[in-house]
Amino acid sequence: MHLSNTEENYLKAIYKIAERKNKSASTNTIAKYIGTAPASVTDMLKRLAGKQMINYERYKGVTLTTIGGREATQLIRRHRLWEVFLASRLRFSWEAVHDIAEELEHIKSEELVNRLDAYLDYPKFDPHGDPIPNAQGKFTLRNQMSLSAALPGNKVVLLGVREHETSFLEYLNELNIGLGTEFTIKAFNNFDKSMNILVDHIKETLLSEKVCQILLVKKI
Amino acid sequence: MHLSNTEENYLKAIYKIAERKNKSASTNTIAKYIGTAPASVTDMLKRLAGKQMINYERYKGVTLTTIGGREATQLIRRHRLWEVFLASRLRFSWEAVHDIAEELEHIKSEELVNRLDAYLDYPKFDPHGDPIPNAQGKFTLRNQMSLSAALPGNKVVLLGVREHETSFLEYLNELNIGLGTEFTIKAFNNFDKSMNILVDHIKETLLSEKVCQILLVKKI
DNA sequence: CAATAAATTTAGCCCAATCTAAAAATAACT
DNA sequence: AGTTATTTTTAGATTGGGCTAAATTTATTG
Repeated sequence: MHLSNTEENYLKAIYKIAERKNKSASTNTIAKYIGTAPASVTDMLKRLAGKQMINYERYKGVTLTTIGGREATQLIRRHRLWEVFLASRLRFSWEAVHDIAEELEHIKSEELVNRLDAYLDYPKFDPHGDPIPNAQGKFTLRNQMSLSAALPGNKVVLLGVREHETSFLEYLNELNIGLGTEFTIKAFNNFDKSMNILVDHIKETLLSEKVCQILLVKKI
Repeated sequence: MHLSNTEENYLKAIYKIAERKNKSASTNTIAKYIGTAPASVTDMLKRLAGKQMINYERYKGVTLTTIGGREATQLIRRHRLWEVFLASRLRFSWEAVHDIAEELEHIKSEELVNRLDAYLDYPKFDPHGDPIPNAQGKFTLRNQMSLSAALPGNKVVLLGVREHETSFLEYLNELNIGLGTEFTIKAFNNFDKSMNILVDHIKETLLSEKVCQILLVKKI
């Protein structure tokens, strides 16, 4: 089944919305995510339903069908593999890879993505710590938690970030925080839920509640 | 100036047509090259003229402007660099790289193409032996001639092919002919302009006039 | 050089993907 | 439960890129 770039982007959006909001994606949510008018979304949903990619019923929100879900997963696979290529081979920084990968992910060649995967040595995580589905669509799971769930005294290592916004990643760069960085939690401030942490056993830093929720860590 | 993928393809077509037929490209020639109806070409030419990419006058054929030529050259640069990546890094065969590079060439990022160029070690020729323009749009020239211009007794090495058709490249594969292959011309057959050649000092082969014209060689 | 052929453009239509404005269905509140 | 607010869909228009058929311009040739 041939899908246009736009159709692929809608499937990815529905996948990601359903992933966090769990289960069904509404017209308005999709419109906000994609950045189009709700009316445009309705049109597209009808088209995608016609292609058996989603289950659509007027006014009810949508879910991905089995094949729609597979398409979305493959798109995420392509996106994240290209991100690894850009970061590890072309030395792009983690805040630069997303936008370019948005274009690269639409290149239509099964062979290409599988050869790229082999060339990169079958990476399991992308430069933001997000898991890369394998050719069968299976994600690698691992133990991780939000930094906000850590307690004073804990030592943790950064595994991933839930936010890919350029300005946010640049902010982390300034704090010398990247994947693999180790933290020691010094104190938790109850009034605003911020945390005092020691970055790489050197620099003391204050992280807001919002930032703590975005950072994904593992105890060490 | 933003150009759509389609607009870029028209500029490349005009560039390539003008390159061989020298100077001006006609509506019909472009239509045949792109594979669309002449009426569609006329529409597009008006659009490209509006963007200052071509010099267009009704019924007169078109030429690229300075900026149009630069766009076309950059597109060729991107195409050929991706071909090198696909062949040298992902081990795609020379007949497979063209179609995938047709998609990759439209990824819009100056930074990407320049980093790719550096990563590949600034290659000067693509897997078919075509020259790759540098960031300034300059092509590397080299002494080469059509195999049909070689004379009996000459020893030559294959530098490039003028035809990228998959079936043609597969035909060369069967004959064990690739870039770098050495030939000795044994005989020239005047009645049909075919040639008897010795491939890699081992296998005697007959090449038709058409094939000889496509192969680009250098005396050794 | 007039008639015919070939190339090119115009006119009018279609589809994908978007929009705004208005209508209809669902949800929320007093 | 009835009214209001929100969400979603319909209706109608637009733009890019394409089509066919007809008209027009340029080229060819007897």
